[in-house]
Amino acid sequence: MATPLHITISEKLRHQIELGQYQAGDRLPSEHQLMETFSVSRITARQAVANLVSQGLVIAYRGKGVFVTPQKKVTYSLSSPLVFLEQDMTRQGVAFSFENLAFEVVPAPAEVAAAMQISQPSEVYLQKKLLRMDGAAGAVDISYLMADLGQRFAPQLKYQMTFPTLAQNDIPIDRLDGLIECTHADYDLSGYLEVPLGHALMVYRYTAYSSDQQPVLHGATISRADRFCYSLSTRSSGVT
Amino acid sequence: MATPLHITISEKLRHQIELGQYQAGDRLPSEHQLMETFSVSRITARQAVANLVSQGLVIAYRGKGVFVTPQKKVTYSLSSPLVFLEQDMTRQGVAFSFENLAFEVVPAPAEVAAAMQISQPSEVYLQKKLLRMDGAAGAVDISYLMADLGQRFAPQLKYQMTFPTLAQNDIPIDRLDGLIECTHADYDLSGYLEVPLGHALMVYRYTAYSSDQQPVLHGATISRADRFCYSLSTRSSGVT
DNA sequence: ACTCTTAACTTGTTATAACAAGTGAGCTTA
DNA sequence: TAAGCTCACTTGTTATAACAAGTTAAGAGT
Repeated sequence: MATPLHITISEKLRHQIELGQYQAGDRLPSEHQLMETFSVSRITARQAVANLVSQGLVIAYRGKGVFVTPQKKVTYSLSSPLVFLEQDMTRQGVAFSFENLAFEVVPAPAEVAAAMQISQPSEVYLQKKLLRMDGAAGAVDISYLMADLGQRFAPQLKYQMTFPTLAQNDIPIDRLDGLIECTHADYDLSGYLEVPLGHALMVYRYTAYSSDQQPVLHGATISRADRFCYSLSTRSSGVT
Repeated sequence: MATPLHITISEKLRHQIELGQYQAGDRLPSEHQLMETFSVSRITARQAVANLVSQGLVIAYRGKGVFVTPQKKVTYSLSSPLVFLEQDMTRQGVAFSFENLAFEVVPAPAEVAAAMQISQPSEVYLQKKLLRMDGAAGAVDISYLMADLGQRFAPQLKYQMTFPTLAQNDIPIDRLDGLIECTHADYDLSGYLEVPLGHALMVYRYTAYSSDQQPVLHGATISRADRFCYSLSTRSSGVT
């Protein structure tokens, strides 16, 4: 099995929580019970629970157990085919924020490489974010980011994008806070894909320039939301 | 020892990083080296590194090692004795965001209980946040929050506070996104303390009311920033 | 009835051990 | 010289074990 056991277990638990099998305030099975249920060691069971804790789905109390945190459903309508999730939600009175769950370098999955039109095998950044709406864990966003991997470290910076295809006036916005820094980036919505289970997949390519007009990034980003707790409008929609 | 070993080790490493002993891009000692240096098992060494990873200070690459992420110094001036950090920074063109690192229930430390004027022993919420400025990990904020602990679970919501002591017009702002929900909260700056090493400690008390005018929280919050990467102005200053 | 103690159960910490998987330097081989 | 392989080193995963520390309920004692 390529995927670690603790991932498999935490995903099963996460699924059960989403199905309502465990509701807010309910106690999850104890580590000992998980050990027997999945026939794993306590370390693996602990790691599975830790995954859920880091995602804000549960809180662990020593001596008592692990309990499901309250989730919140947010109804939200999109203002444009492009998803300015944070701006739109804020404008509609929903407090939007996100937390970085993981940022790593991984080999590009086939579908990602195809969407990005890059040669396989190649490496991409993988960023997982926990989206919060009104403070409640709303969705886990998974973004693949193609970038120059010559420099080894994640540039924890910012960038501004403009959207020439959208309007007569380019719309500069701050996006993907904490990922890439540059003063300008050409934006091109190269594709939009639907994936199973109502998940949305958005692809866009861009070129980013540094402050001295040097192109520093020829890249593409593909985003997909895993756990939708907000409803999408009738127009075309992506995420993040 | 009350504090776990892995905390002690990760704090030492964090200190060394802040001193510049390990700079951006540098490789941290390997797990094996940490084992020998601190005479601990690999689990403890791993846990110490994991703490730093979750704080965004380092990134681990399998087969290569653990590397320090680039940090960013931000110069920032406060607009008022109260610290509307997010608003002020945003206004000055600094992208401000934070990530929740931990949210737990702990017994109130003596200084916290004293500042909050609550009877000891008592429990308080402890929230640790990673503050990001322009996406770079800027500071770790530690907040103690006194609240009604009858309900066991962290209410991951939002609230609005007004500041009657500040101006003729109450200033409603969204603060502590993701912590408490209510429509109104009386605010009272009950004290301001300086702590060693240039760290700021701010205490305030408030009463929060739910939408049906029921008081749901009689509490106090004490905040302290651990890692200052931004400079404070000459006026009195707190954080978060 | 009430208080205290105990026992069972929970998560947190730590140790030892082994294997898997990815990286990179150095050596071997063609 | 250049390609390929091997080996040492790295982090990731998993198992077994033990103790610490906090919670809760049952039971003993007053």
